[in-house]
Amino acid sequence: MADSVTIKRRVKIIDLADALGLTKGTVSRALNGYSDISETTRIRVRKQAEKMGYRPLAQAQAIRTGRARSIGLVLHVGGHDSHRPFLADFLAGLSQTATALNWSLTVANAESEAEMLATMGRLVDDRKADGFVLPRTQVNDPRVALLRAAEVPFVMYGRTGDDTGCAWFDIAGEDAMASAVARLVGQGHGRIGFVNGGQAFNYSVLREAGFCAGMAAYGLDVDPDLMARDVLTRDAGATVVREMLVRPEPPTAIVFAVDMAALGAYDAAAQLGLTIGRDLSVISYDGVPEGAFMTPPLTTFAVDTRQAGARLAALLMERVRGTAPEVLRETAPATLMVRGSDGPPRQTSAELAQMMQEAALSPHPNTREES
Amino acid sequence: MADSVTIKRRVKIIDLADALGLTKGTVSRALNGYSDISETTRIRVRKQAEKMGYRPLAQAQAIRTGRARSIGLVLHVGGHDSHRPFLADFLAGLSQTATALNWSLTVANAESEAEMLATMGRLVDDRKADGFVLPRTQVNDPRVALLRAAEVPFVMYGRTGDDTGCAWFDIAGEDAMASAVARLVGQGHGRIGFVNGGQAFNYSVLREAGFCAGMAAYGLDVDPDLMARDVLTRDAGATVVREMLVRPEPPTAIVFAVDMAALGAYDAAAQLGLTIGRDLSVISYDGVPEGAFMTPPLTTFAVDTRQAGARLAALLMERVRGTAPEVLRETAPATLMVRGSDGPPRQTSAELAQMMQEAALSPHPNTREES
DNA sequence: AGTCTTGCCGAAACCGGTTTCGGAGCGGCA
DNA sequence: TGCCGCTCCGAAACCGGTTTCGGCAAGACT
Repeated sequence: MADSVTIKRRVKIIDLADALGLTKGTVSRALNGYSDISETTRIRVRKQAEKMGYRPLAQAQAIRTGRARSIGLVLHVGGHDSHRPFLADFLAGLSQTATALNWSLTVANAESEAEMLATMGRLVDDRKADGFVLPRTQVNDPRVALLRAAEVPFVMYGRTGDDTGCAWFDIAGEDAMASAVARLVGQGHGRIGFVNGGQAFNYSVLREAGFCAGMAAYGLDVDPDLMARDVLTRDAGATVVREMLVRPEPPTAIVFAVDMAALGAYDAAAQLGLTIGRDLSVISYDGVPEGAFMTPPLTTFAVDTRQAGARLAALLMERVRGTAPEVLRETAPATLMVRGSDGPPRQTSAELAQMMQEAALSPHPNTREES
Repeated sequence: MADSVTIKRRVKIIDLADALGLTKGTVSRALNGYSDISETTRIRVRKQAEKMGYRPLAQAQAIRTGRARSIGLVLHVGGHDSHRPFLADFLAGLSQTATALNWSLTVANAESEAEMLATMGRLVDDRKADGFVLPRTQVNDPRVALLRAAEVPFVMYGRTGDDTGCAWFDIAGEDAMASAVARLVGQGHGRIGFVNGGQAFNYSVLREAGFCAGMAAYGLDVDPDLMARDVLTRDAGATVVREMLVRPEPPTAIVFAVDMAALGAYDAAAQLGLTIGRDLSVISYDGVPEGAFMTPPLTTFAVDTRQAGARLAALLMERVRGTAPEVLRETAPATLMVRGSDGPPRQTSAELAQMMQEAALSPHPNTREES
């Protein structure tokens, strides 16, 4: 009773074998699905293992099998940090399903891309990772090339340019963008802008395609003047929106590929004396927590990052087990958080242009001070 | 050349032994500092190991020694999430120094406190972690009790109520709070409020003590009316600041223990028609990125989270190696980011009270709409 | 009835290290 | 010269599993 904590000794395979009157070799084969074990024995072994709470020591297995039952994740901290707020959820998802199957999650970091590849190499050399989850997939991802060449299993969070031999999980951002357009059109918008994220990342390609598809579905053509790219920060978003709004035919609505950029729309609107959700509708994507605190709160497509982590872990384990990458591909939809930043346009694009012109003559007092 | 990637076979201890004309047992003892190896041989072995790039396979060592050269981190995602923005940096710090010494970082997650303890138990049972880094130290931390009882090495990020047998790294938040007071007094403030974070966490105790010490150093007494606790969100911060400002003797400056709460001060100030940095000075603590984007930008004590992770990893490895916890205790200072949210008071507390009273009769139009 | 499969399991080698044990070689001492 | 003790290393067991190999018994086939 009192010392129940210290006494709990690990039950090892030999204990199991003794209890069953078998040899450890037989028990091992029974547990690992070898065909030279009778079904009767296999079941008997399984039950006893369950009963005695036997969990094979991953380390010991690893030295013979080469597989450590561990999923690897290498973070790139030096670079863009847009996914940081979701990291905890992502890790939780990964680790949760990994743990459930008695796998573990090993994380490392790298400053540069070259270092990342080296780090991944070391992890698999040292058998600390059987495969990798690759977040933030790029259009042309060097990690993919390396891992493919080295025949190390991996699963991408996001699709990439050349999918061959790749397993992935992704959120259907393109669908989200298309339905954002549909929603805006339904509200009566006709001039709709699009602010995209980093073009190096594959999600941008998809979201832009989705936006264009959505526009095409309603016979609207996309005006290059109302299209921006590589906008990743709040400040950059503000700048780009300001530029769009002072054009001859300003948009009454803007779709953003990235929430952080969408936050900038609030700054630009305030500066120009416009009200978000009335004068300018905004629909965005990501579901960052800050969006809910804006006035009005940001309408955005939220991503279940934890779920993504969970699925990625499951897919990677399958991949390591040998399942073909082609069947390990999934997408999940983003869910629209209907909030206050979109609605029927208070005025047409022409009226908005008129308003902007008048304001240009007598600037609105609420101008944000630049340092 | 072309196949240099695939050819790189791990050099194992037997390769080393063969090259040296020794047995693997001898080589192992030489490398691990056994006393029955001549100094000559030891050096010869070390050099050859270096030359051949020998790295022992942690897994193989673990099955005999019981130590896997892995540091464990269990995240509690269900609970408060104030440390999320820093998670990436924290992980980077941990993993970086771990990697440098050929250790690895294993992370897991838990929904509840009970599950966390169970998870840690499993990790050490399965030899996937030799010890743990404990973030978000509580005043009375159940993890400490468990790990102490189970004799599992651990290092806390933050101090705790009962330090005996504990190793820790911490930021000297108490010093930061004290010097915040000193700075404000130097600017001419006399009525200074304090908004603290979660009382369950030990940092709150320390920061409050630091604030009080700072006040005492200038002969100022702390008014319970200007003191709030358990304020962790922006909304809660706004509420609490509003309450303080409508008191008969409102503060001209407020020190915050947590940035997220300090952001609420901006909302409250806007609502009451006050200007942060002029009517109300604010100094806070954490260094969250959002602070830099406020108007005026938030003056705050920034924490080098990455450095914290790095030191914690180093301390834990020492601890696992057997070093006494008493000598594994470090603090580092937070660094003040001087920005725009503090300065000499535009008016006295009495004048401010007067202003509030007048405003109460004719509310400022800039009132934030509540949903 | 004799041989050939086939199913099923035990025995032993193996993975890459660590640790224990024993003994060879050498100098010191009586 | 003989014994003792010390230094230093080889041999072998060990850690907790997996995998190969070989053989026994029962049923299938001529």
